Amino acid sequence: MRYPPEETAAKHRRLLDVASTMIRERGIDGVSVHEVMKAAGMTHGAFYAHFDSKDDLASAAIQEAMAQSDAKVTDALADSATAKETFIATYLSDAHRDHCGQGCLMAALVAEIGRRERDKVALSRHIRRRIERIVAGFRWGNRGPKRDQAILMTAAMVGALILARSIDDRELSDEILAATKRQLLSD
Amino acid sequence: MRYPPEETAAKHRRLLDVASTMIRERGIDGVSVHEVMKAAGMTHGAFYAHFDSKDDLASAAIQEAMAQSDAKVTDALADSATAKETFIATYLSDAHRDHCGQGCLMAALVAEIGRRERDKVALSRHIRRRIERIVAGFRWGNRGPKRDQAILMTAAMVGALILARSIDDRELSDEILAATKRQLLSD
DNA sequence: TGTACATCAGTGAACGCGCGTTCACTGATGTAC
DNA sequence: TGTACATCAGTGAACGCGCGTTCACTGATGTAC
Repeated sequence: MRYPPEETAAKHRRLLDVASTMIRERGIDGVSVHEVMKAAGMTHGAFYAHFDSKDDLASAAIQEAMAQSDAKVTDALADSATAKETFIATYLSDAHRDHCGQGCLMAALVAEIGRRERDKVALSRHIRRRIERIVAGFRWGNRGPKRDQAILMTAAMVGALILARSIDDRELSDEILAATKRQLLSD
Repeated sequence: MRYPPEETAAKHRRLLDVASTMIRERGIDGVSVHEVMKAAGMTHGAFYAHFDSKDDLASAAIQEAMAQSDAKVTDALADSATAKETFIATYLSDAHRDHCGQGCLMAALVAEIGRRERDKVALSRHIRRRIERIVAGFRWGNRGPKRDQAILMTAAMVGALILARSIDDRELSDEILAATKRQLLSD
């Protein structure tokens, strides 16, 4: 059956959105085409009217998640006075730990993307750009080069979030987030 | 055909060793039973004489990798004078980035283990123990509580290594390792 | 404006492949007597 | 010490399931005249 173009476009966007969430939650291999279509309220056969392959969907969903992350950085940089504090606190919040489907792409999928030749380049660009924007947009102390500080901050945030997420011990998980926050903000 | 017990035990150890390497390199889902057996020089049918299931092998291989990591921490703590410096430099070295099959379990598999109910508890214990040993074994500056410093250091090391590994840009990858090293050592 | 036809997103059955797992079989090792 | 039998790691064919993908079909929308 044929559908109005807006409806088709809306379904396409919905698929991307659902996929980028599910993939961040369970990994690319952990999500089947069937599940994505079901979550979007369609049957699996229609999938190939929207994407060439599952691999295609994965790449598109990754792009989507990168764009979301970029937008969050833009928001954070807008209010330059409290920018860094808010950015760090939001990133290392309980909410971000507990809802990785909506969260940072790097924290959710670095390892898996690192094994995908197809998306490695885009990920590198994403990370480089993110570091550059953070260096330029935040205020830094005098503990070494700004860029070094920005890299440490990024590495620590990603590492702390990943560790906090994979731990089955609420207390330690909370402590990792809190301690990293305290250290990164103590300049 | 029946084999001498030592031979069987040696093959079992070899399977564990091969699996723990391959799994760290490609993820649990990224390695098939057939591939593990082939890499160990056997055919896939013999697998079930050694392990109950692929899941069992994965858990055993994870335990194995944790034991290796623990041993490395023990080595690092032995020479208390230069302990922290050497530990950080080794962890954030080119060699560790380029050979994740022999390297840190957390950096290679946190995300995937975090989704395995079966191994989450062991991973939590591993991380807690690691932090405690680092707090007690290394010298710390006066930038906040020792434990906070140890957690930041762990998060930054894991995060930096994971980022450096998944980046398709040697220069940026090197810089992430180097900058994190500089920052962690500048007390 | 009305009619005839092409288009194409969506459905659900079906296909093929890879993977985890099972199984009948082999034959050297270990054990019972 | 020698013989007969049980054991069990290993082989490779086979099974079953899930997954990515294809396909014949549907029917409302868009287009040509």
